Amino acid sequence: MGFSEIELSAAFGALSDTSRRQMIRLLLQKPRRAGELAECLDMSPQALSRHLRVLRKAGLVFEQGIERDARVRIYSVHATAFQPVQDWMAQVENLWRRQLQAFKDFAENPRRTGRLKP
Amino acid sequence: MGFSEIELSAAFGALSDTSRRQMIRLLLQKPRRAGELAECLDMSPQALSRHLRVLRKAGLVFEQGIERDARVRIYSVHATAFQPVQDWMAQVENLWRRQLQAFKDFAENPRRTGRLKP
DNA sequence: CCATTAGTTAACGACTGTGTTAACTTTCTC
DNA sequence: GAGAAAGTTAACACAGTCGTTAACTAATGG
Repeated sequence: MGFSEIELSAAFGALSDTSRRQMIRLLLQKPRRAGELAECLDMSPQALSRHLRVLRKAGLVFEQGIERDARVRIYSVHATAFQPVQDWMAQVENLWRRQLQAFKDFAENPRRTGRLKP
Repeated sequence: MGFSEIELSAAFGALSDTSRRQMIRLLLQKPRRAGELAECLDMSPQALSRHLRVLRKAGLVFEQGIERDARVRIYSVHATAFQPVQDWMAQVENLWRRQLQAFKDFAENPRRTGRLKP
C-alpha cells in the first residue's frame, strides 16, 4: 500500500515502451540471458542493455546469480514488481465504482441527493 | 482483449507522470473544469492544458458537453479508459502464476519435470 | 462594442530518452 | 597469454517532453 510516486512513475514509464513490455513477457515465461532477449526482439545488445537498465531501475527486473559461464547475465522478473502499479489500478477501480454509484443514486432519487459531490 | 501496442504505450506513458495521475484521481472523484484542476495541482493553465491533451490522446479522459457557460470545459475519465492496462496487467499476473507453479512443480518432483520450460 | 474570463495553441529553451558506433571489462577457451 | 565471447558503458545525433511566456480563440457581461 505504501508506494512512492517516484516508484510509480518509474514503473509506468518503464512499461510505456513496447519492447520493454515484450521483454517482461519473455522473462515471465522463464528467466533468460540478455543476449537471448536481444535475439528475440531483434535488437542490438547495446540497445537492449539500456532497456534492461530502465527495467532494473524501475525495480521490475533483477539480475540473478552467476551461472556456470560467468560471462552470461540472467535476468528475471522481480516478485513484487507490479505491486505498486496493481495497487494504484485497484484504487482507481474503487474510485470509479464509487462515482458510478453516485450516478446511480442520483438517477434513482435526484432531489434527495441533489447533485453528486457538491 | 484486443488492444494495440500503441494504445498501451500511450496509456502507460500518460500514467507515468505524477501530475497526470493526480488529475485522474481528481476526475474520478467528480468531473471538473480544466481551471479547477489547475488550481488543485497549483499549475499554470497552459501546462495543465498540455497534460490534458496527453490524457485525451491516450483515451483516458474526454471533454464532455458544454455547460451553461460555454467557455468552461469539463473533463471526465473515460469509462473504458483503463481496460487495456488492466488486461495487460491480468495477463502478466497469469504468466507470473504459471511460472510460480512451474517452480513449485520442480521443487516437489525435480527429476520428473526436469527443468522449467526447456 | 470593449474588456474580461476560460481555455488552448505557438514558440522558445532546457532536459530526457533512444539507437548507433566505438571502446572497455570480464570471462572463457585454446 | 592471445583471442574470442557476452555484456555494459561512453559519446554522439536526434527526436520527444515539459514548463514558461506570449499570442490566440471563443464566449460572457456591461
